[in-house]
Amino acid sequence: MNEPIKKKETSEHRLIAERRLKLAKLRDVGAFPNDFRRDSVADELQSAYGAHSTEALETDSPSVRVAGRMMAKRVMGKVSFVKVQDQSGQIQLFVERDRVSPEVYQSFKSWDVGDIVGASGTLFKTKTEELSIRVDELRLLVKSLRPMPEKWHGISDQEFKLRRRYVDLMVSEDTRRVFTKRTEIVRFVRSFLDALGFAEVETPMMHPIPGGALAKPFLTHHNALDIPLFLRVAPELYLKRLLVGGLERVYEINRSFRNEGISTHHNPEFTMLELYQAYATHEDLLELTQTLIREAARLVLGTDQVVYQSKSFDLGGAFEVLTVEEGLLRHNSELRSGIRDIDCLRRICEQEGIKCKLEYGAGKLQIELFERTVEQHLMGPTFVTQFPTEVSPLARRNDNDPFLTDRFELFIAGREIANGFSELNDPEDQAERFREQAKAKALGDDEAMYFDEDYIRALEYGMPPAAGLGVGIDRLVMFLTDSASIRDVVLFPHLKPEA
RNA sequence: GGGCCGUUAGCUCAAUUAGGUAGAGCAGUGGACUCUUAAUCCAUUGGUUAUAGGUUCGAUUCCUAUACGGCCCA
Repeated sequence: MNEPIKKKETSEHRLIAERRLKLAKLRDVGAFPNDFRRDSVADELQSAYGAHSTEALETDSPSVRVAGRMMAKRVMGKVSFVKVQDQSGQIQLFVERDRVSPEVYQSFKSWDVGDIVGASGTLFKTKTEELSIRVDELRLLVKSLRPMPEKWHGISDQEFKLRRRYVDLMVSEDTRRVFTKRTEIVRFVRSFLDALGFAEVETPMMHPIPGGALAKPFLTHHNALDIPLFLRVAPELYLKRLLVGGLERVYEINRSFRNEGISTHHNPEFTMLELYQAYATHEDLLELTQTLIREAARLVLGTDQVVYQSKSFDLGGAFEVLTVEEGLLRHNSELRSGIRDIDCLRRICEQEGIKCKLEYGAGKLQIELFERTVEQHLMGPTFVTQFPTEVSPLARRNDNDPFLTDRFELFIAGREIANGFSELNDPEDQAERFREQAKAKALGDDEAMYFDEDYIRALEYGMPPAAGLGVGIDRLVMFLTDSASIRDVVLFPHLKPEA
């Protein structure tokens, strides 16, 4: 109680204090009641009765009970108009002093925008033909102590929206729409995969050995066992253990964690779909990915013509397919002399200002150069295929060309959305690849993988030939909701602590 | 990590080429009003101008540093 109060809090205190006083008076009669029951929500009333004529409603005069937050309050003297908002939408209350009783009306006049109320009455239409409730009973259910944002302009401060998402959701239809769509997209992905016979599973988020992606993990500690644990960077290695166990079609939609920077398309925790299908190849999953994304767009937007950040994208036709080396040649003509030649690659990389470590092989150099010179041009949906083995330690080698793996990534608007490949199920090749990774880690690459002995042991029991796919759900939602930043599609994105 | 921009009342924004005691709308408070739609009308409260320094007779304004956010680049 003796803590120093911040200046912001002090100046705000005046407005809150007024409301606290109002709340104190309410406490005598019960301040936070939970005995009001509603039988209707705003949106359903609007669609059921919005088109009824004034006369039809007059003979019918349906009686309804609603509850929600007061978003507008217009007192005209002995009659008032109130906009009540529930999760579905808004409906207007018409409050007459002599109908609800002068005592209730007097009290109502002291309520604030932002308070949560319950009302019952009969439906009718006002002079301006707006569907409204002629209120018989009006109750204050929750006293709000903090003032709402300005009603016309809303919140413009981006930081405020993110730090107080609950307020953003109250006042911003756009924000609500984005997260409603996110829910629809995730629901669609589940039903799409369920219909194909995939089983949704949950695998550990805390890993004794992090694996499944080239990324820096978060480290935590288990007290009772006194062991370090890593937050997972990907569920991949556990899902493939399930293939070994005989679960032939599995998927997981949940969080992974990467201890890297925060930007408009990186949040330290993010949602990924990963799925694995036995007796399938990367080509099967390329088809599946294309269908999944096209159908998601059709469901959520009602069209396969998507506009993202003022650019048009056609998801209706077959997506473009381009190999890594084709892409490199398209944007680096000097590579013709030696696209797998280390010296040639290194020279061009350095011209591009890429820092090349001594241990980088041709594959790693190719990908560095690809990221720098090609990715930004991949606007329309494009599958990039044939990734170097060096940067794909979990993917199956191409049968004709061991330099390459049977792998693809999907790029839309210059950003990676999905990543899939035929799975490496040769335990000896996998062990060798882990050894390469461990070597890189020893040389200081903190994104390199660990050697996971249990995973090798699992493969030694025999994993069926299979293909796997990962889809960045946040990035997919960004694309389908025309959101510029990942922060716009994550309810509570990570920010630096408040000053 | 580097560059640029922003931070003024609870919220949205002003503050005049070049420094002169910070204003408005909404919200709040008091009053009028029985069909409003950002209701209207009258009156009114509310500020350590992000933080810490510096220059100056005087700083929201100029300079430096810090914090948080945004955009671009790596």
